[in-house]
Amino acid sequence: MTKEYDFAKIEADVQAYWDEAQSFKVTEISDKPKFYCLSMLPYPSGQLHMGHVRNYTIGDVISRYQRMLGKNVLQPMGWDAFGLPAENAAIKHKMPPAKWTYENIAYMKTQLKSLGFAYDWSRELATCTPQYYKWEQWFFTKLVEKGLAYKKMAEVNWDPVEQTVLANEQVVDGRGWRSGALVERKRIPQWFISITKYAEELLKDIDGLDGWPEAVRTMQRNWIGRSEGLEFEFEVPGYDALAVYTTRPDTIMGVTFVSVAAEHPLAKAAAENNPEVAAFIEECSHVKTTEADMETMEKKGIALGIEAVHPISGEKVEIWAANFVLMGYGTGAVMAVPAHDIRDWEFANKHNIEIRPVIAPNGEAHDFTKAAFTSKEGVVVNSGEFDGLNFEDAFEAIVAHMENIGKGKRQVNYRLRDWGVSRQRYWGCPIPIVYDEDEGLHVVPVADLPVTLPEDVAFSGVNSPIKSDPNFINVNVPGTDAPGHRETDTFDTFFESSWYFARYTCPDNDTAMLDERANYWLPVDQYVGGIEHAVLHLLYARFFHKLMRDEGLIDSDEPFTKLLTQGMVLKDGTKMSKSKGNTVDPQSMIDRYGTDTVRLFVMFAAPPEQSLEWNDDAVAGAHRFVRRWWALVNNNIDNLKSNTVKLDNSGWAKVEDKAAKALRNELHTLLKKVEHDYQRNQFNTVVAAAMSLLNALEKIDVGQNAALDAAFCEANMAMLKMLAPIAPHITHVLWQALGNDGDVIDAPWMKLDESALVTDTVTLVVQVNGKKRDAIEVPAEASKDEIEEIALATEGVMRHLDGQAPKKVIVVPGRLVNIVA
RNA sequence: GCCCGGGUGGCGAAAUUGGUAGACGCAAGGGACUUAAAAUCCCUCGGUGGCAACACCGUGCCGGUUCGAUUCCGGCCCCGGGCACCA
Repeated sequence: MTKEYDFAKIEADVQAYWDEAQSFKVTEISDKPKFYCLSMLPYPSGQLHMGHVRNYTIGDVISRYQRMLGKNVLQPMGWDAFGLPAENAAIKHKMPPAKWTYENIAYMKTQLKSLGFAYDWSRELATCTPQYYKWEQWFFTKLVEKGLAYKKMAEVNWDPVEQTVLANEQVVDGRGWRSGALVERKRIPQWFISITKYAEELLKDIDGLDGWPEAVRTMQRNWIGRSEGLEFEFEVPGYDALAVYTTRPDTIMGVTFVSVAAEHPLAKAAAENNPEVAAFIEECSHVKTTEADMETMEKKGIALGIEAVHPISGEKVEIWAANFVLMGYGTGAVMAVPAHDIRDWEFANKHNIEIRPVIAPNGEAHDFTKAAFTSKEGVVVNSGEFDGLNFEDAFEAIVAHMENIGKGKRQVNYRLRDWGVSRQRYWGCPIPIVYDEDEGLHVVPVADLPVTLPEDVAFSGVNSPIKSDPNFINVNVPGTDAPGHRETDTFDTFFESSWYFARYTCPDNDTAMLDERANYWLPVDQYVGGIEHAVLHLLYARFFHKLMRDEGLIDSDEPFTKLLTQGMVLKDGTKMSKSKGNTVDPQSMIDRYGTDTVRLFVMFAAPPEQSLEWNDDAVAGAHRFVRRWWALVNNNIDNLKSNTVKLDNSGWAKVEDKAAKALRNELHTLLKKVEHDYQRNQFNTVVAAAMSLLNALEKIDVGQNAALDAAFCEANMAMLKMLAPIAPHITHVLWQALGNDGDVIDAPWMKLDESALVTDTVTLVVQVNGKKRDAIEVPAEASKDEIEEIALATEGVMRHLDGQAPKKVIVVPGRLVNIVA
């Protein structure tokens, strides 16, 4: 051990040691309980940013802590390597996306290694390799065979100048990113996965995810968007019956018109002999579809000149086409009840349609000329046999009635749409489908997988190279000599990230997607990543997990038992980002202060889920702490190494030395706190506790008495253990320097000595009417009466009681005395 | 509009979930060492009044429950995030 704290050498040496000893390689053969800790894999963009550093440090701290608790810990790392940025970079740097991607992976891997993360690198995977995506392709063919993947027409962004499809990210202000041309909506056939068939289970199982942040669970519930209602039909003389969906069947007798989406078949039918309707439909098709525009869009509509027959009253009501009705939700048509729906009310007012109240408010009377009454707190009126019912009863009665007369049925709807997975981009996993000459589709059999994406391509950024590559496209229809052609679309990159957590358990298997090792490790015990993945990635991964379960590949129902969403890294109050120019390069910080200091600061500055304000001065402060710690051990190295009084927790009971007892009391009080904080992932206060302990240890007069030296030694060892997960390099070196056996990564977590928490005397706060007036030191075993007596005699109490007898005295043992005057 | 989070010193934050508000750190001020600087170490540090002992105020605002409220309840005000013509 050197006098000087040479972090660069220490960290390089320790990392080399871990590499050599394969310290973090794990197998499934173990008598310890397993713990699978996973951080969201990075996109290989070129270099790590502070967000990565924070994310991966949190995961690493949890992993190392769990290992010290005696778990068989798997912590893998890999690369989410397909995606659009590689295509952009390829154009800019004039190199194939594959080359750019692999170079980035190589560099970023050295960065991750320099941060000392305890990864099992033998399980590293990159999603752009055929070894990985082969199984994704195979799994897709299974979904096709089960009818869970299907093809249908869907809209894409079309650049009319470049004659190419654009990803959403390539559309800037409604224009193509390169051409600047106004983007058109175009319908082409695309692949979808039936996530809606799993909507109910995905929703229900959220209830069981009690290791997840409430915010994420709520977002997923909202995204799935379940609603219960009635689907029923209006007869439309001269046309097919018109199906509508409503969540308010109790208001059915208040229907005074029906509205349909502009794309609805009935609107199109009406347009054939009504030029005004045709013009309206045309107008709607040009309206911008961004959410911001939708919000402010004026509610417009036109009467179709067609009437519908109310299924209960038989009354005729007009059918309107309206721009606020969505073809994609429910049936694309709604019953309109202006009295009890805000949009319908506005629309009715504008077009002079009757507003017919059928719910009477429970409270004060409602003025229907001013607004709709949308609350469910009321009773049904003007509705014949249903009058007098409350919401629930009316809902049930009317649904039952409609089912009895055969005109409707109870219906559950979801906001969730099936997952469109086709991308017309190059840098992605090829969809393993071959079309015959009649465009009949055939899945590629497993023997012919993977369908390999050519990597050595000339890439201009306009069209995907494989779309014009005869070597890729031309192939026989599987199992025949008949000519066919390949699907040239690739998968959405969310496809790869939806199952990587499972593949880490058996990345070397080249005969199956997963094997029995998956059931050993899954589900992931702790998942760590950004809140921005709260819905899409985390929902798709949950969905995929259930699909894999139903394919018999794994047993569990959910992939991630606990989820930690780390906060953003801020600088000057806003998110660190290249565009704002306020980034701090992790590498420069590591070079200047060392990895341990960077990790320590990142853990100390804020709790993991909160945003973290970067502060260069505070990093220097963390570094000061590390240096002081190094100096303390260094200055007392001989005493610490030669300390012969090795007492376990039970042996300490006999020690009488006051200073030793005081130090142990402080140490074990801190240990209790540290343990609690590690368990709830509050690492900032773990570091704070370690800083307090260092402050205390620096005041100890070492070498004066054996008992105190032993306590000092105990505290130093405890300090190494409590910070080993956070600052793994310095603790590794100091652990060895103090003559301990083995590595600190495998040192068992320290045992709390409850007896050290007990003191002979306790300090109690003395309050008068809840305000602190004095403090007393009493024997720990003092009775309430004794405490009361001592408290009443204190100067502070006498002064405030002013000779009066107290009305009441509350004694909280070990805490305080409150005297009510 | 609806749904989640949050509002505590000059700043990042603590408070073992109803019991001493501000631990730990940063910044700032003062001092020691030094020819000097850096580094290091020591002291002060929520506000107001006071030489001081001490007193009053103080966890977004207003009210309530309680011996006691940053913590629980009711009503507001801000900030961050998510969703949103979803019938």
